[in-house]
Amino acid sequence: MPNMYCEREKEHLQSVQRAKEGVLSHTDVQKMCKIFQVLADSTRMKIVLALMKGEMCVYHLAEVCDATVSGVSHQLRILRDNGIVRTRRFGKNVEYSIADDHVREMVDLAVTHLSCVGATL
Amino acid sequence: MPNMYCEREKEHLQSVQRAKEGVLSHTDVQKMCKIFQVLADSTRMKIVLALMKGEMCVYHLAEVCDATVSGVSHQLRILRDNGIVRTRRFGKNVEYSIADDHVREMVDLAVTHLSCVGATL
DNA sequence: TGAACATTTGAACAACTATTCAAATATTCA
DNA sequence: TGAATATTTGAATAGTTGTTCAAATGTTCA
Repeated sequence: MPNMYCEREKEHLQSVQRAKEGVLSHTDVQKMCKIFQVLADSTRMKIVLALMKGEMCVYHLAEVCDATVSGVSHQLRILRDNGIVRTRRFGKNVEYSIADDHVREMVDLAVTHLSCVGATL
Repeated sequence: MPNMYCEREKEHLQSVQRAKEGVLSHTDVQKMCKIFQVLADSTRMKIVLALMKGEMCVYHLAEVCDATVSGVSHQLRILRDNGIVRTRRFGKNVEYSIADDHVREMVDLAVTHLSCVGATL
């Protein structure tokens, strides 16, 4: 059902064709979204920002993020399940750290974006 | 209420201090999250991926994204309100395009991330 | 102006998600 | 082993959000 009335049909068809050629499968798109979804919560973002400064246990993360230990633990599981953070037992504590450098880059880009357009948003 | 029993208290305190020094305000963190939130939906991601190939109207976007025109329009409003896409009237049509290069970079990074670790997630 | 096309909007519903509290599981050490 | 510390888990709830359908708004052109 092509839109026969769209005035820019010809110009669009090129874009449409390129878009359809390079199109990712629906599941691939969902996997991409997952990365953003995981970073789309402020508690999780605070956790990631904190861990970018160094390894920490749940208790200290809760302190930095101004959240409950339980809440932080729940969010850490999501970060862990999605390969964003890594865990390491050290005695009674569990040490959390950033697992993936792409995440650092994305967060840094978001900070840049914020300082560029943040004032106007 | 410092955790007096955490065995790595001293090491953590450095991380905690750095984290607290560079800490963003809660509203700034929320603004950062907003960017990720906007890209965290598969319909919106498909729209952005399509527009990265060229300008298009709502109808063609709906075709490429395999969604309804109304649904795409709703999501375009969110992208527009968050400075991700730009609009331009052209006769009866409204042409949408990517407004912000940071978004391109972030999406590209996510694609890279997907091809690196996507298989294992 | 009115008919046809193109896009947006609003309301309603269903699905998802973050948070909280209480309870369970690990780990260490006396 | 049992007490103390540290973290995780499950269930419940409240808030958010994407989709759908119908109706409204814009735009062009005869």
